[in-house]
Amino acid sequence: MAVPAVPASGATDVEQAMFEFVDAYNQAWEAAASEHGLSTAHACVLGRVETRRSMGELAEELRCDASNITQIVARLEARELVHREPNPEDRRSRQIVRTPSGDDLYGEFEESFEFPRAAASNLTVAERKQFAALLHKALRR
Amino acid sequence: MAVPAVPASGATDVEQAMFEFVDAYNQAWEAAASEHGLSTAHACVLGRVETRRSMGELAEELRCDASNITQIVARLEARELVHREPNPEDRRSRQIVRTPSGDDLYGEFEESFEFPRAAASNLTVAERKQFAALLHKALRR
DNA sequence: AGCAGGTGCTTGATTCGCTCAAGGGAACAT
DNA sequence: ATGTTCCCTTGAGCGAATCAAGCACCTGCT
Repeated sequence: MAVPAVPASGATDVEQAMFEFVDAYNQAWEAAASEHGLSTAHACVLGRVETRRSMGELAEELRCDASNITQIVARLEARELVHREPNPEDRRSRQIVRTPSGDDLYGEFEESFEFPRAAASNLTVAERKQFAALLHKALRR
Repeated sequence: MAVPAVPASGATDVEQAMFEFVDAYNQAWEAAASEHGLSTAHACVLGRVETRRSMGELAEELRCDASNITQIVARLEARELVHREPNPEDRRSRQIVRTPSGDDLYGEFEESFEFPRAAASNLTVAERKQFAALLHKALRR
């Protein structure tokens, strides 16, 4: 159910454009993940463990329950994409790292997720700068 | 697991900015839905049935299996947010419509989904026009 | 040292979202 | 009317998510 929200009846042009852009981004991201046999959850986790991370850190960054991470990491580990190491400083904690084959798979995934590169390449250098500035400014609260 | 992709190591500024914007949009959308007791799937469907739609149309628009829609509509119907009517022109088909209380709930949801309005209001009128144009241009393929 | 309480993770139960396979009933084409 | 196609539903099964409970370990206090 990739489609977030149909734009409100009274939506302005910009709002409509934001929606379309976000939807396209989401769709492209999901498609790239599934092309590599990754669920969105797996791709999220795999992306974060490029540098060593604990379960708790993952749970916090991905805004979900720790037990959810346990489950996902277990599946990634079963596929040998990820490795769970003891933390010598705190024996309750586990450090998650990508295995070489996890690195490879994630690399391929990133490469096939062309959307951001393609979007940027549709713009001139000056426009890219502008676009980045506007994206940031729109976020400011 | 709202967080789509951590930006690639070699990501440029624009790409990073796109990611942040999309992430914020997604997060805001999910939060607004959950504030109103809606899952993302329910919010998607509820949003589309402002105008009468068949199950098949919903499945196509939301890019998922028809049986998934059956299930979701059943839950929405149990909450009386939606109503399933026979289609006089084709008795195999069902027409889905929001009930008045479905209209109310969706209205409140849309109101609480401030993100696009807030984003627009961070920009001047000229910037909004520019932003919309860039969003579109970035999507062109 | 010893205990109380907090932390980090796992397990189990449960729900929802999603897909696939199978099937029923209705439309349609010949 | 008969066979095919179409729309939807049902059932089975898995992944994702949450919550409640529990275990192992750390920390702070006395």
